[in-house]
Amino acid sequence: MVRNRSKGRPTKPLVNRDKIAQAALTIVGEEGYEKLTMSRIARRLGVGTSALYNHVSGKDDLLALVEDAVMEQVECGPLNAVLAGAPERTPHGALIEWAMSYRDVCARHAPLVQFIATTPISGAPRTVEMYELVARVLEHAGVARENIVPRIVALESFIYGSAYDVHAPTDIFEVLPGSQESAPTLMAAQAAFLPAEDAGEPDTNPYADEPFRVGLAALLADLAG
Amino acid sequence: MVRNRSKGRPTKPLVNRDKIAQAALTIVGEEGYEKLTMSRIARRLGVGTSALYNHVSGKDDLLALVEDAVMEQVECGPLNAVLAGAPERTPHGALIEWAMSYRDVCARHAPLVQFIATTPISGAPRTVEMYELVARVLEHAGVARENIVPRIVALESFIYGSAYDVHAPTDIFEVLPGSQESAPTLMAAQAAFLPAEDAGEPDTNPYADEPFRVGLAALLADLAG
DNA sequence: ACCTGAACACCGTTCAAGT
DNA sequence: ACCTGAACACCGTTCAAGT
Repeated sequence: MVRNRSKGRPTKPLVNRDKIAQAALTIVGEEGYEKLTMSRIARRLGVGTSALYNHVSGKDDLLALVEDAVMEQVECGPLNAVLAGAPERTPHGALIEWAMSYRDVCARHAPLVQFIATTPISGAPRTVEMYELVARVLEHAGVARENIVPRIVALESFIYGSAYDVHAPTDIFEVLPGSQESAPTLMAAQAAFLPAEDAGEPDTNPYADEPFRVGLAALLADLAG
Repeated sequence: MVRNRSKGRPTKPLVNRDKIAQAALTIVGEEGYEKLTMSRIARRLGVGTSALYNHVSGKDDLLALVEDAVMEQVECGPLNAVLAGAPERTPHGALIEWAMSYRDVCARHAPLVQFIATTPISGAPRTVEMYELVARVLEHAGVARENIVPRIVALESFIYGSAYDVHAPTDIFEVLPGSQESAPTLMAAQAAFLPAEDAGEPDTNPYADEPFRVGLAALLADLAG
């Protein structure tokens, strides 16, 4: 911590919440969530670790900042287009595009998912904004008022869980050679599923994308579409 | 770390993987996952922390042990009953009972959910066992072989995400007073949803149970009832 | 093989002291 | 108000030394 700066209060604040959020996002992008520590953020900003506590109450507050920044990456354009009356877009299709984008963002920030799922949205204005859009599209699609919130929660729960699948190892359903005969149906089902899938592009995780598609379709099946 | 025991190798091992798993489960139950540390496990077993590393390769290995123990708590009885041909049970109903039990277990072990979702099942024999049962019930319900694995993944993804909802604060959808007018549709939807719900038992979280019910119904809608 | 005890490289958070 | 720097109470993991 070698700094050639005088010790007391600087004439102009060196840090603010925006800079902290920005530094956090950079660290996450370059080094991953394991490296997202208070001391690393501080080092990147050129201050001592304890300086951060003048702007952030603790790590939970920091994570809320990151959440809000991350939410900006979700593609809400299709939702807006439907609400603007674009004739070639359906609520059904727009919700699917939104959900896929949201899942991809969550997959890139998997360690944040539990935090997002269990923290009130009031601390994250952009999350509120997104849900307002989704609520309006559902209303536009004819979902009864009292069914909108449960529908949103069901959708986001499915999205959160599906985000984990993206980074699951491809051998997630592999069974140990010794105990293969103890799970014959599962093995057969896996064999029947995989050959059909790996004919496609090899970059996507079949255990994530196909289940996400079918689940999403089921959750939106009653919408016109 | 005061122990009145000689220093070298004991004549009989003091620790084994089962005792470690048991101690871990006790700590989780009594003090929560925040307190599940190597040193606390060791203290409960009356050994030094480093002794654990003779039986467990690290914390991930420890968590796999806990996962397997936790899986035993999932109620698979209904699945077995269907496969045994119990006439009054349907695959649809059995899968719903299983899913609810699995969600409840996951909710009690929320910090483990990401680990469960992203770790190969080969390290957790009881998980393999459970999936084999689910696969057989789906087959019995007429799901085509190649659709069984994606269906399982979609179901478990929804279950994982829904587990988080259980412990979400009841004000999760509360919007700050200042920005209420920025989310009018969401607010109206929330108002329309809640009054109908809090008439029921006050113990359950309406933001978790109702969405779980409707989502589950959608994901199983094509199965004979 | 299986334990002890010290050591290492970290965490997040607090707080007096400085301007 | 906003920073520094030391301190505190933790983590998980490693390793020589002991039997």
